[in-house]
Amino acid sequence: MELKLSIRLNEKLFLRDPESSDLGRRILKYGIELIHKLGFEAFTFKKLAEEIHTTEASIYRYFENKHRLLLYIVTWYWSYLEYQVVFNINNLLDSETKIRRVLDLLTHELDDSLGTLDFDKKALYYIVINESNKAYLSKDVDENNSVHLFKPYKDLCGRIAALFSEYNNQYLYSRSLASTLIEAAHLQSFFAQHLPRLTDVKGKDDHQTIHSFLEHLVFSALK
Amino acid sequence: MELKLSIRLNEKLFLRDPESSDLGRRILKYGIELIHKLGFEAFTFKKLAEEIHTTEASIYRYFENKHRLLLYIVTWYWSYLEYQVVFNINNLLDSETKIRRVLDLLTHELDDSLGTLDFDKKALYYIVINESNKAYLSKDVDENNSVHLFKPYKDLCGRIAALFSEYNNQYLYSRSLASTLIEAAHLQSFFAQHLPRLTDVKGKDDHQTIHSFLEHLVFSALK
DNA sequence: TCAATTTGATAGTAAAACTATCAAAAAGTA
DNA sequence: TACTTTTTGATAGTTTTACTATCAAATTGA
Repeated sequence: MELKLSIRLNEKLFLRDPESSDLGRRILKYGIELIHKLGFEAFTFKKLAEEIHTTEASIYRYFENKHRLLLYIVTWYWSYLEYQVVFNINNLLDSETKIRRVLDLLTHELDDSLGTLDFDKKALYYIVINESNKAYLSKDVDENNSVHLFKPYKDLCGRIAALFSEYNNQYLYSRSLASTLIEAAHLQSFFAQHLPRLTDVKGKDDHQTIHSFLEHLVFSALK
Repeated sequence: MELKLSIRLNEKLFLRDPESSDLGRRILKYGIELIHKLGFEAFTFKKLAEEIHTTEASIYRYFENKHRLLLYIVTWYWSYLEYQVVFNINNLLDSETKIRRVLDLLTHELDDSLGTLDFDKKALYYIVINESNKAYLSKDVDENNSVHLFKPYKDLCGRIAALFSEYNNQYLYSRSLASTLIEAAHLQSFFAQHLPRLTDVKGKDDHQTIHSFLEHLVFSALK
């Protein structure tokens, strides 16, 4: 079985749908690689244009600016992750098992067993860890929010929060716990790699410790 | 009793010590206000220069670039917060009480009862919440780290982690819990203000709910 | 009061972040 | 196939950002 998964994102994210053309898809694919390589601050449309043998102007036809491209990429990630959550907990009966499954998903890079992802998963995971906060920590968060650009993130968070409430419907902070969990999963990985004194995780690939830490945190809080 | 508190920061943070001159202090004071007002991305040295009736070139004599200025500001905050932690838990005997005291400090804007702060505390708190992540989420994190620019953050985190270990020396994730806690305190406040579906906190001034959430989280994990 | 340091004023450069125009190429349609 | 629309490439241009350099004036400091 070979599936090509396509996620339809909010049209406000782009000027022209990047999934609709070859150039658009190259912008996404090599945009991910180049942001990974240079970091978001040093990344420019001009450099990307050179990389994919097109022009700056052509890229601007797809995305208003590089911040929108970043938002597109992380939004795609959130949407895909929500899909993975739904798929992975489907048919599971026990709340605890479901939560553990979600923790697996949060602490590992994307699995594409469900379809073909034609871009670098490691690079995407790097972007989520290193740059995703910048997608909402900006002055235009309210404006972006008003046109629903963060809906996928909220949906993901809402779904995880719902699992917490299912596990313990007395717990008062399901949403806060869900968002804290998502962010902590990424941040602990970043700290392990760059600022090790801020964490007990032992290296960037120590998914196990992150998982154990978060698992203990969540189930302690919910019990 | 009137004290003027001065915190000596790593010299690599600046080209010329901003605490050593009137112009330097104005750069800090109005820099904080302007970053608060415009957001870090839209903030420039040119705009700051106009604001304080000096020139761009003069500001560049103090700070290599605006990123360094941001790093200076948040580093100052971390240092001051660590000082507040030490001061506030001094003479307390009970670990649990100490931890609660730290939670108070983390969820409220700075208290200057111990000295005079000649800048806008609310603006500084805004910067910490909205921009502080950008101080380390950058490509030069390793380079900055190698010259100890994040030491104050690590020290703060280490001190909080030590309290956790003191409370329960069997707990395996004191450092991770400490960094998660610091970040969550800020992020929950941001979400309450801008993306309310991501939190159970009810508004930007709902320090009480953030406190309760974190308190429950920490003591559940440590018990 | 002389010397050293700091600041202001001005000017300039390179790159980033766009926008505009028009012809060539490609795609869609009849 | 031929024609029409859409997309892309090539080029050029503007404004802003992020700096650096120079030199005289002002301030400070011994």
